[in-house]
Amino acid sequence: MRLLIVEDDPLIAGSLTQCLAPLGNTVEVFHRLSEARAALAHSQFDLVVLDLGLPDGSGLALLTEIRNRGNATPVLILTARDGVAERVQGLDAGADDYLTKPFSLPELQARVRALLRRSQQRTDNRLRFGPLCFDQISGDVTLHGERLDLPPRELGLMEGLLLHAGRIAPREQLLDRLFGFGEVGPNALEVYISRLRKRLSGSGVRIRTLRGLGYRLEDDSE
Amino acid sequence: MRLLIVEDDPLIAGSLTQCLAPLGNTVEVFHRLSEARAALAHSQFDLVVLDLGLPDGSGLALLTEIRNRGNATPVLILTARDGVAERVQGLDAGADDYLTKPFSLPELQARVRALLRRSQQRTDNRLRFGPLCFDQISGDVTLHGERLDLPPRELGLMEGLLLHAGRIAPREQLLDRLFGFGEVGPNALEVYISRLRKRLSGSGVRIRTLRGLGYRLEDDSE
DNA sequence: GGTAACCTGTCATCAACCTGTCAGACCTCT
DNA sequence: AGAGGTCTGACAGGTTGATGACAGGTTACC
Repeated sequence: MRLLIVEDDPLIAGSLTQCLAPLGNTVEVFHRLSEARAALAHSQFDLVVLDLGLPDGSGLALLTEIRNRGNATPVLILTARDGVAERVQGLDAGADDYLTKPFSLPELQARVRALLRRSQQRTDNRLRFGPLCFDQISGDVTLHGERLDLPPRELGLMEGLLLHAGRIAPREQLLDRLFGFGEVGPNALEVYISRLRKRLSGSGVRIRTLRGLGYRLEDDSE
Repeated sequence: MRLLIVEDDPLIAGSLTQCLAPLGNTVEVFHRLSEARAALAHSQFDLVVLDLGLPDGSGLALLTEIRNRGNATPVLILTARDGVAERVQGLDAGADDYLTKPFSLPELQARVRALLRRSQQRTDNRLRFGPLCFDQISGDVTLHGERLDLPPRELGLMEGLLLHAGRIAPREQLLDRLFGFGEVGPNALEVYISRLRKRLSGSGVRIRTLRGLGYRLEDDSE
């Protein structure tokens, strides 16, 4: 397995490496967010151990970024502060597990093993974007943890958008997905976009129109 | 629960059915490998009881087949010969448990229950949702501690809903569970949903319709 | 063996919801 | 300002689901 550790304290980084390498893993350590970002953009890891408090920003931002790109690599968060809010925030952002410092190395090992095992068995069936989560097996869509009961067409559209989360979902592709070769009026897609927007309003996520191209899921702030 | 029994001896098949059906299970019996193969390809079961010595081949072949397809349905093997080699071979092929003939019916029941429980990652034999509780051993359903005497079909439906408590119980799956391959009118399921709703009215639990998808148990407040 | 109670599945009718169209308002780029 | 593209509320039709009533069958208990 190939592990990425993002941790600025050299002492902690060292013991993490010594603790995780013996399990047959290849471990790469980065001390800054920017380095880790570059690494994650260029290559594939089986697991990321991510410290939240880094010199050049919060690990949460990086986590959100990679999840919005559709990257489902398991992420274990390390945080110095113990607090429910912090942990909820991390898990909501797409972390798979967390550990507060100080932690015992055997416990870290156990959690890493569990995450690797889990991620290998079930290729993550969930599509996420910000507070949105779509379970491709059950067909459930949740927004901030609350279920959205979407009728079939809206569900199909939501999936189409999430498959391109953070990138453009081309108009043609969405039309194909929703209506196949069925003859349908020229603005049926817009109607369903409108319906989804209504459901998402005030949620922190919105659907941006890219004129002539398609649609894109975005953070409300962008 | 929906069980598949593959057993060529009609006598044994009969007692298996009588022993496993009473708890609200739907039991389908096939006497030949080819029939069972077709059934497994076409639909979903919660457990398979598989005799190894069948007229048109060994059950081991079927077991290997379905495991190679990634089907993880629990399988309990029945074998007339008692031998370590046989049993190892079966377990290696992906069986979850085995029993050598002759066997006691209560033991079979217990093993079946254990397998079903394990496959659903539960630790006891009860399914719960809010004030609802279903005891899979006795077949009792209680609501706020009071016993509900449900007729078999309603019991089967209740179990089907409870197995997915809080999540969608897909329509197709409920139909399979209740009626198996039996021909039944197109709205029989709705009739039983309606009957259960009547019993649950005012209890704090309700059955929600997910149009085109299935049904879901919910708190009344949702 | 007979009877009553009950379970089961079908049907007809009614209600709820999803779907796609349209029209007019709105936006954005030229 | 104009044109093409987009948005959205309203609406009608169709599909799916809900429910009460009923008939046939089964079970249990005299």
